[in-house]
Amino acid sequence: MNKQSDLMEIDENFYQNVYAEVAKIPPGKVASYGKIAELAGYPGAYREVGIAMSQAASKEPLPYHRVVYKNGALAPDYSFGGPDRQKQLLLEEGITFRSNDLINMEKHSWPNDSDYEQLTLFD
DNA sequence: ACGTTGACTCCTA
DNA sequence: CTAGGAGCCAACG
Repeated sequence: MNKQSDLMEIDENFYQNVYAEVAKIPPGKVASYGKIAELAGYPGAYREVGIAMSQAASKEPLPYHRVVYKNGALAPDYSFGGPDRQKQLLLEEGITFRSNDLINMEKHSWPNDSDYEQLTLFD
């Protein structure tokens, strides 16, 4: 089927779903905490996503550096073992930043409208 | 079982 | 555009 298999059996764990969604973020793209929460089936639990990332940092090999604030800001300095570590990783993937260290979200946010393809054929 | 906590987000100044 | 404060929600003690 297509890509709307989210609404079923999300009853695994919140963290598992979050990790699964984070793993889907392609290189050179980023997703916000809120978007991940939404995709994981828990819209509104964006703060938990942040916690899930901090937990994952020490146990799961996920591209959690691709999860950023909705406004394009990066995670706090005390994470990633250094203030510029995350930025460096993203730069190497081709992510472009604006003047104040904010990611150009219009360009790199994921998923994008074209990623979804609409399957709303009510005609 | 209730209160605290936190890699968030939104709204207002 | 930056800064501060309230609101949110699941995990933990």
